[in-house]
Order: sequence, then C-alpha cells, then structure tokens
Amino acid sequence: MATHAHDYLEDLDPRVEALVTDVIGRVADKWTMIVLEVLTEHGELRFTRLAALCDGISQKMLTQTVRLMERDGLVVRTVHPIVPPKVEYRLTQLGADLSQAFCGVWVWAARNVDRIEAARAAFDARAAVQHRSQG
Amino acid sequence: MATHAHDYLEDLDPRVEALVTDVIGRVADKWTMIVLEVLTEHGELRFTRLAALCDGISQKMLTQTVRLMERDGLVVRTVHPIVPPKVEYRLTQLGADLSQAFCGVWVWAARNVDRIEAARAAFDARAAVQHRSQG
DNA sequence: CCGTATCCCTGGCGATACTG
DNA sequence: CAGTATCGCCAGGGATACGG
Repeated sequence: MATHAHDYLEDLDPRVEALVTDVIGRVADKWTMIVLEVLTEHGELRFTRLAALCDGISQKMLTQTVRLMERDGLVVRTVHPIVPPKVEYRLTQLGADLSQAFCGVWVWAARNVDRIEAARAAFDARAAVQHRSQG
Repeated sequence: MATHAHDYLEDLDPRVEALVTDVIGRVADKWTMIVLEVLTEHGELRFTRLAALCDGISQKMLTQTVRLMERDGLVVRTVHPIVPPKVEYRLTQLGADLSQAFCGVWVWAARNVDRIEAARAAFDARAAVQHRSQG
C-alpha cells in the first residue's frame, strides 16, 4: 500500500477536520493567495502599492481580502497617524508560514502550465468531436 | 537580504505569470481542493461515493468541479458501459502532484487552527471596543 | 446510477460617490 | 491616501425534474 503524505491527517477529530476544511475554504481564495505572494515578495507595502501589484483587483476586494487576512492573523495593518494617511501591510509569522506552504502550489503551476493547456485543448477537441457525432 | 522561496518565480515572462495566476485562480477553489484531498486519500471513487465524502457539496457542484478538473488534466473519468452506470474518478499524475503541493497547506491549517481562532476572537474583541467607543 | 436542463434567487463583485 | 457607503448587475450555486 502506498504511503500518502496526507495519512497523518486521517485520524483527526471530525470537529477539527471541519474546522480545517473551513479554514482551507477561506484561505484557498484567488486574491488571498495573490496578496500572500505579493507581500512575500515585496515585504511591507502601502495600500495603493499593494493594489497595483495585485493585477486586476478592485479596491473593494483588496480591502475585504486584507481585512479578512488581518482577522485571521495573517497580516498586520499599521496605521501611521499622519496626513495624508499611510497604512502599511505586512505578513505575520503565521501568514509567512502559509505563504511558504502555498509555495509548492505556485511551483507546481509554473512547472505545469504547458501540460494544463495541452490537457484543455485535448479535452475541448474530444468534446467537439463528441458533440458533432451526436448531431 | 532574505532569500525567499519564491525568488525564482520573479524573473518570469509576464505572460507566463498571467497564465500561472489564471491556473492558480481556477485551482485555488474550495471544492477542487477537497476533491483533490478525497481522491488522494481514497484512490479511485465512484460519483456517489465521492459526493458523500465531499461533505456539503451539491451534485451540481461536484459534477462541475470534476469536469473542470478533468479538462485541466487533474483527474481521469472512466465510464463503465454497464447498467446501472458506473463512473469512476481518479487522479492523474498531474493531479497527484498538485495534491502533494497542497499538502503543505493542509498541514499548515491543521497545525494553526487554534492560532487562527484566537486571532479572530482578538480581532472581533478589538472591533467591538472600537465600535463602542465611537458610539 | 450518473448525469443534464431548467428555474430561481442570493450575494459577490465592480463602479461610483463620498469622508477623515 | 485609504478607506466606507450605496447601488446595480449577473454569475454562482441550490433545488427540482427529467434523460440515457
């Protein structure tokens, strides 16, 4: 029998498992992953700079994402009491650890982009043939 | 300067980076992660069993999720031409690799559930105080 | 058993305008 | 600059019914 890296997660209390699933559900979100990545690469950033580096994000989504991340203890938000306002965001240790954990996914994605695109093309080609033969 | 595990991702062609971000966006989805995890733990599964193991998923979402995963080359779908129908799903090597990559995230979540809940409680307590002081 | 098709509605999200 | 507030759309996703 093959040994899975997930094996030691199997004997969890179901309640803990539910919590883990819940946490995963919140954290496994496109913008959260991207903010995590950007803050890992650039260190502490102001709101506007962070927005610029998260290509395609709206102000609303960025605010929402960083708020939830702050609540979960992934980032710290530092408000400098000056005018104009200056607010900086950086990862906590917890956030850095999560970023590290996600690192493998980024590597996987980078390494397999070609394979995935090929799989999609093949799938779509098959689907097109199927569709045609069914008239 | 600190060395980040992400460093070697920095010098990517922007177009490749966009593709990677796109792939991440599709794959960083709650149900995809859960299906990945379930198939990793249980191996090949029939549709109904898979549904039962993905607690809380609707039939529609499961169908949609596994279709997209099949299209991306993460799972193979085997239709046995018998009655009643029997359809089995299992991970491809690509899917298994992704599952392995996500493993770190599961471990992180399992190890830090308590910390996250504490952070949330603290954040909510602070927010409540703020709110009260503003009347 | 394993889906697809349809209805329906919630809430996610962008756009815009306004405040400290 | 860094948000909050409000509106409005439409896509995600549940529920149901039906097909192979």
